[in-house]
Amino acid sequence: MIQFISSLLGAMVSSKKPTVYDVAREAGVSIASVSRSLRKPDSVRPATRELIDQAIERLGYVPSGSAQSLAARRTGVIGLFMSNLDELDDLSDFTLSSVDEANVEFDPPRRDNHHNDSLYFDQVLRGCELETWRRGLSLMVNLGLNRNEKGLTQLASDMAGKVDGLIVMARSVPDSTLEFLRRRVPVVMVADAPSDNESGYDLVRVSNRKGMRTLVQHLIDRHHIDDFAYIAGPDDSPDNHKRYVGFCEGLRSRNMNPETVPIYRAEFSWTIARTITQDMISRHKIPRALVCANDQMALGVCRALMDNDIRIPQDVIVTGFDGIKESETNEPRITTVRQPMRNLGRAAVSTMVQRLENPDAEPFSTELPVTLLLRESSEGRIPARGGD
Amino acid sequence: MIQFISSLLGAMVSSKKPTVYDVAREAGVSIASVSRSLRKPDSVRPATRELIDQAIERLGYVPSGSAQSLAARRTGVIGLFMSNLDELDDLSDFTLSSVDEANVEFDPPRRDNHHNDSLYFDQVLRGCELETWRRGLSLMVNLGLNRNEKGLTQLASDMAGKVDGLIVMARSVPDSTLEFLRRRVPVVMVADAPSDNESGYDLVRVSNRKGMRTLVQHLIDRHHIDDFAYIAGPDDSPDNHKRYVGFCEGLRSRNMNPETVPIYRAEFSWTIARTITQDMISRHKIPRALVCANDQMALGVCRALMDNDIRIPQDVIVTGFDGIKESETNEPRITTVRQPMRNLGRAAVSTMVQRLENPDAEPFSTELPVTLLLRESSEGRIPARGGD
DNA sequence: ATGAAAGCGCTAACAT
DNA sequence: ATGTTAGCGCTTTCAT
Repeated sequence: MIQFISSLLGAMVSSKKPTVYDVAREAGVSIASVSRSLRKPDSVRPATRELIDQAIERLGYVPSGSAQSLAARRTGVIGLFMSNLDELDDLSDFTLSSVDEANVEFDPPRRDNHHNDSLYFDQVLRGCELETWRRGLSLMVNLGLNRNEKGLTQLASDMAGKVDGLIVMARSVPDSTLEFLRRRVPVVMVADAPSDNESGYDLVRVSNRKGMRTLVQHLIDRHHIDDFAYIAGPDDSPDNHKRYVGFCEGLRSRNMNPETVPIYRAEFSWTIARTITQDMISRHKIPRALVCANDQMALGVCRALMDNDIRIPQDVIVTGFDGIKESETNEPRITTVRQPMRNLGRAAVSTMVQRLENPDAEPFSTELPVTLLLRESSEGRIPARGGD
Repeated sequence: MIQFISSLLGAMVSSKKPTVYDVAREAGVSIASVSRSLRKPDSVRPATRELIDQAIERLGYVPSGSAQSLAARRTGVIGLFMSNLDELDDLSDFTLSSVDEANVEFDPPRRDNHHNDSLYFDQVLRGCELETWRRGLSLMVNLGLNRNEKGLTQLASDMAGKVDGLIVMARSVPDSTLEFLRRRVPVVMVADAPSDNESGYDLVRVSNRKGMRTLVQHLIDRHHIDDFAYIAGPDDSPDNHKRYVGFCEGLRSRNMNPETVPIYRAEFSWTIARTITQDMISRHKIPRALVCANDQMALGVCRALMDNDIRIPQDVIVTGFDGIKESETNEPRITTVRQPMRNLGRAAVSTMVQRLENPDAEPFSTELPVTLLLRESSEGRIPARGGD
């Protein structure tokens, strides 16, 4: 009892963290037994284990991750790297401060606030976290807030030293950096690999192409549309490109000629899409269906149409792509193709785990199915369901 | 040259990762010089550094984080722990699969989909990431998807072994676990500490109280409101409580008696708030201003009012709290108190860094100012500004 | 079932 | 300025 108290005090007073040695001494066993008791409890006699557990409890022992990783040659940590585009602000030095009153300000309406891929990242992150947790691993994130390439590379290799594998969001890191990282840890790409196809990277993505194809086929088969226009995103976006390919496939599969469909470029931008649509209206060039390469643009299109009292979908059908929140809160709600972003994350981690277990396997490549969500912007009124 | 090629091949063929020893040999120096060259480049002669850098480049050397951490007794990693409430679903085993077509489904409107604190978490996370990056640290996240206490504790101490300090979201971990963790690593609490006040935890929070007080004062001073009702959240929420305290303070500061203001409990729920409001309307008990303890409830209130053709704010003023996205997209937009969630994260990291640098300092406690956003639900029409 | 001992890859005195 | 060496706290043979 005396011993108990003194050791307890000792542990609490000394700011030093207890180690296996301390536990071993306290329990009267060797460090090997302590280690074993933790790793494979069945390999020690129950009585011994009991002794050890008590010592651990008494000392408040927590194993050192670094030491474990070093000895076991694995960290149990997976790195997630995604660059975040809209962080160009407030990199100022942050100082802690307090004021007594709340700030007050008038908050006038804005209309240019239509960029939001943070939700995309957020969902992928959550998926990674979920799967990582299910498998007893940890997740280290890096939103890649850095700008210059040199810094990014530094950052990335820093991380590479701390994890068993790196999950990298497409185009958040220069290809050269990827090639470098890859020499040290397995890399799983999300959404896209360098040079678009197999450079031997493990890859998890979503079928942009099939999604758009299915959408177009639906429009033709159910709504007998034969008068399309396509609102495209930026030329350098692989997603944009694949969606367009899917669009063409859909048309061709129904014996229609993609060449005859006008394409407008709106750079994934709400504002541009709106302007373009306004322009179409002025010039009486409005088609029966406006297929947009993403939701933001579809929302901009809707705005322009509604401002001109053009009815959706009675006069014009509008469709988007991605399934962002706003596509659901908009009036009317936008028919769109939902990407399983959460599952993208889960799949990425799963892939990484497989890779880790099987370092020499052929490159893994997974394509997750998307879901076409039929909503009012194409179908008209849909009866509600669900609580309320 | 021959040597160059052979060593390059050697490095690429052997799947083993190069270590300091390899670099030292390759560069013809000692491991100490390698280490120095990396840590404090000025402490080695430029020529030597050059030699080493080349060797590193050739070998594709990346330092082992585990070894560094073990030797240096610090990991350079900060842990972020926040439990995520709405993850009760899809914990199923995730299997990689592919299908050829996109799924298609009708997506009927829902109205019960008004919970969303994930944005809250998301912003705090981003703040942490930002600050953590600025300081050259890494961030390990744990969304605490686990449910049972035992598992949570296990999870948490796992993490504790891998980080220099732990940032914990209020109430995402049982108090007992906190006390345990604390014995091993510094803990910074976000939003609230156990037993509400100083148990000696470092603390970063937001001034709920002042925010609500300022809001009420504004309503009285500018809109001459003397007929309030208060829609409260759950009794066990510290935030809810503090907001109510602020509400009372605001009234008293203008010589009004909080006792005379009816309180309705709506559990932070959109649906309940709406029902309650509907009820008020039926019974002709509608006050001049409805102050809600959060935005969700304010949105529910708005719905009920509008369904009954009651004008906002001409007939009834409605206010929320938090500044969630929906408060801005709603029609009318909701006057609310915005919490600086992003800065909460930054402040948490800053606090942690200070703590790490100064282990024996008194507990740090920071209260971040909030901002009262005046919008249409209280002010009526506000001229727009900004692009479009 | 348990213990002894040899690393794991690095940092940080301490020498030189 | 550079090299030598002793750990850091654990895992993992290899004995016993």
